[in-house]
Amino acid sequence: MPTKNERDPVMVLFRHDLRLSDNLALCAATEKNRPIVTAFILDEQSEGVRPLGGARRWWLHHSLSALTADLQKRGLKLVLRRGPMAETVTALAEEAGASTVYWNRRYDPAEIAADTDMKAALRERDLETESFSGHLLHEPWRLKTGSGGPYRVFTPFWRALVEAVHPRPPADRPENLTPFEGKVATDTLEDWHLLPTKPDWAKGLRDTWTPGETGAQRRLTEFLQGRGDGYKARRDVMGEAGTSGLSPHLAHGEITPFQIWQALDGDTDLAGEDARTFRKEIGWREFCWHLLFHNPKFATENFNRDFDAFPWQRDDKALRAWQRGQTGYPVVDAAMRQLWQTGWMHNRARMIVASFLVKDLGLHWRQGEEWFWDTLVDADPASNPANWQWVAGSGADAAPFFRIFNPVLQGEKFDPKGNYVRGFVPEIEALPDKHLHQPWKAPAEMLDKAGIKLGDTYPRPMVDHKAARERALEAYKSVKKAG
DNA sequence: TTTTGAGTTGTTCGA
DNA sequence: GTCGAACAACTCAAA
Repeated sequence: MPTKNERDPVMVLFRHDLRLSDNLALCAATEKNRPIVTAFILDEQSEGVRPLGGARRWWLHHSLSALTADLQKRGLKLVLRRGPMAETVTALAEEAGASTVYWNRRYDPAEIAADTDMKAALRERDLETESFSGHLLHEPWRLKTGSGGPYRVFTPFWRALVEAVHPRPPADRPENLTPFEGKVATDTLEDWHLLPTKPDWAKGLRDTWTPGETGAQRRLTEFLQGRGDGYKARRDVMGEAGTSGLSPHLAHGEITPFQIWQALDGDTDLAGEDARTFRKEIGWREFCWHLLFHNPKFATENFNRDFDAFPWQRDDKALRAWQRGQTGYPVVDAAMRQLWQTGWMHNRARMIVASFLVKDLGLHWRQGEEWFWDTLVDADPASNPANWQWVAGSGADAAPFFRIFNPVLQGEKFDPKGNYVRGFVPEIEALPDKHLHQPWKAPAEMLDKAGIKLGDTYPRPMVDHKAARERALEAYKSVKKAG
């Protein structure tokens, strides 16, 4: 049993909280007035933990690099370790002689289990531990319906949350951190090979994003001062920067919902309905985490078990056409290419391509969920499955099955000037607006003039939407009967 | 326990 | 071009 000493270092873990401000674990460590060991643990080995997708690995590399620099300015080193959470942290604590370990809580079921193990292992060795909030406005186990169960419908969930919870004010960035002067081994970021090499597909990501706390704060400020005006309507226009773009920063904990909440209370361009709508989006994130907490297999199993009988198709060629943005439906292709190029997709576009995969192509929502998991910089274990299931109809509070997005109508409605399609599908940019969303209906001479050869320079539609819609409705009927 | 009101984001058809 | 109704009943949450 180690002897505790007043000067034993305090260890602070970083995981999905790559920030210094509103970091309660770091604040608590500072208050101890003892040397601080900061460590990031990459755990892809604890049971059930889902390895990060490629886009998030890219982001993680740069976010860790930013965090390392921020800590360095305050004299602290970030120790990098890789391995199962409990064993890795226990070993590091011992090497550093730490008698206290603090962390901010995680909410993925497998990560909760890993952290529970870690806590037990540390306490067994007589270390002091404490965990803190930060990732979510509310603890998913706390909010219950009148009859004691978890909420399954968003609106009552949100009402209860808004009424019940006054989010705490965010904590300031701690000053005067006492660095740990001892020596412990650390991996280097390069050791982890988080960046793509062969090929390097990250150029579009580099051009689009600034991972790290500074980038997150800048994005929030820009959004609240100018870009956020008219949010409620503008957020649906795919060719405009009408959304906050905060999702990857939130996913990595470079900013907290508490900080966003407080910023919305201040002087911003987001007023009235705009502000309420944006807060609601934060609420959806909370709701998804709440659902995942109560349904640990949300990412792989139908929330509504009736859908276990659904006759999903298997068609790898069709899946690949969807992934590559070669479906022949311009708005779908623009969206899939935006995802591939920038690691992100506009919210409305996500619904359109999801509806297309699940309903027009009849492929399982899990195949879409997996692709998004790998390609999205904001891939989130709660929101990703919840929203895929929502579109598929198997999820909580799901869209009725007869809501099948028409990719042409959606394009005309939410990309009326064609900025979005032209930005990502340049081979048809010369088409006039009227035919941009359905090139196959354009007269031959117009296609000629625009330099388009259907089936050659741009694909013909891979399915006929009307017929596909009928097939989807039939398939859903068969589930209904079975259920 | 029973009842009642309501439920993110849509599309198509026919007047 | 625009508008309202139908789509198909179902489950949840709260009174």
